[in-house]
Amino acid sequence: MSQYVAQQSSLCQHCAMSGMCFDKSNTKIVSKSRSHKIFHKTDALFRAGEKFDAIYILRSGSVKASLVSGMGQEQITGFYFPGDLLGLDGFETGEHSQTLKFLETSSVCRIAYSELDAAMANSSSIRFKLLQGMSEALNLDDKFILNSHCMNASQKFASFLLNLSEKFENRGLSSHIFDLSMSRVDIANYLGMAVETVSRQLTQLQKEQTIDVNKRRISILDIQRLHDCVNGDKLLSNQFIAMPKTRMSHHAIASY
Amino acid sequence: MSQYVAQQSSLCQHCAMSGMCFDKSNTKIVSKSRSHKIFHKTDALFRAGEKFDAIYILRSGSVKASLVSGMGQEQITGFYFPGDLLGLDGFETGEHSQTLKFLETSSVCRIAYSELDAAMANSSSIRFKLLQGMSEALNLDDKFILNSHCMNASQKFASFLLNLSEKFENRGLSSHIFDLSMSRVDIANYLGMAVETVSRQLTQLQKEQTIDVNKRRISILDIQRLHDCVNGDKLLSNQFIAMPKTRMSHHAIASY
DNA sequence: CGTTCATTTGAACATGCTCAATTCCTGTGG
DNA sequence: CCACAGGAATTGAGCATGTTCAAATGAACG
Repeated sequence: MSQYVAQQSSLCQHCAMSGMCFDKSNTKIVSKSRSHKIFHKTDALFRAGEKFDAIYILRSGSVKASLVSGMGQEQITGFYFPGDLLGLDGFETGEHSQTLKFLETSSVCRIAYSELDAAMANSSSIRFKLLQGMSEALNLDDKFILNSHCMNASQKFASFLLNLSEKFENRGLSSHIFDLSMSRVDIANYLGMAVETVSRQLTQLQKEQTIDVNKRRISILDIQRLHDCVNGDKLLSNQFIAMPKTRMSHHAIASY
Repeated sequence: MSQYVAQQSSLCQHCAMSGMCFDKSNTKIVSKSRSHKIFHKTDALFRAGEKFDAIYILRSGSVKASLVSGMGQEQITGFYFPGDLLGLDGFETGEHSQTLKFLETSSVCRIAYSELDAAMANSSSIRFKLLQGMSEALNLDDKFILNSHCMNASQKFASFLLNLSEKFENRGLSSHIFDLSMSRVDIANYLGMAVETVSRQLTQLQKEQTIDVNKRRISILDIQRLHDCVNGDKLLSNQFIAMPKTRMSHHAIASY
């Protein structure tokens, strides 16, 4: 029996849907083999408008999800990492509304909708896991909207780095040294700012010795400083200072 | 039997989960009675941090959903209208992450999670409807992020009005005359701009005879004009004019 | 009525965008 | 291996949008 355990690849350890592949005791593979597939940088898992018939779990690598506006503007709505669920946008209309492009060589695990539906019929925990995954995606989006509206450029950028750091840590990777799989343009697009602004944030943080930047490799030197940035303490001591009447604006805090 | 049909209140006609209350033929109530409840303006359906044990369907009235940032900033993430699913944020952690406040006297239909789970176990169509509802919420958020990042103030505001108009139309109400149940401050917060900017957008559109504003009552006089605004044609004729190299920015178009 | 809150309006200023030019990589082919 | 081309990233300077601040007006409610 132990050889079956071995088949629970390390790639599966953070999978949201591991319950579909392993029984509760996690000692045995219970269901059909999943269909795994490798993709390369710039490949698309699917594009907006394509038929939806499966969800996917990212096993390795990274992906960006994007939308195009009526005017042809692309907007990146998220970056995804191993263990994340992909394709949840497709349930609404039966067509995907997003386009998912790989940022590096990656592998995904495909779960056909028919298979998913059958699993949901049988297992309350599978039902819950999927709802949980979708709820998480929803809450992430909402937090992102909050940040988009309440933060200025440096706050948003610091928040972005900390989010990445946390994601890597949760996946057992280094939280303070990591490579960005996305370009500066992608980051700018995602955060809703100009590329030039992203670049300036990087150089600024490097000058301050908060991070070290080498090409796409980021080393976080002072994580507390990043947290302070998020809170808007660009130049303040760590002492509490009475805030001005807090309006909704991005600039309320930055004006110090 | 016809008296049972009568119990399918007109409030239920747009309900996303109507499948839980009526069988396929829609001629007979099949399940336990739902628990309906009336709320008043400023009441909260639930607050961030409260235990999640049910989802809700708005039967009448309107609600705003909001999040609070670490710094106490409130961010409205959405407005909801009859037929909309509420409480989907709670699956992630078992606690609500949002706060839902009523904007006017409203009624909701409560579906306990246990009941929902049982219904999902039995019915593929219920499973699908719920996933569809969550997927729709997700896509809405993503489109909103796109708009937030790609549009300037007047585009965002015109888009907001058109979205409302469409929502009212889908619910059988007038698409060109309606009352805003939310304050200017709420609108500003939602759209990520200052109240003053919202006010200026309103007066601007009124001056142009695009809409008529009377307190919270909006009359859309020229809906095509609003669509044009969304597309950034603030001052242009309807002829196509070569756009400048389209960068991501809000101001790319507005600079005409 | 008078207090309070919501909304509007005006004027100045700041953040972050646009534009333009340069530097730095990467990969490709001679 | 080096030169070159094309893309990615950086840097500087001016400017526009939309915010901030201040004040006035209007509506609502006791």
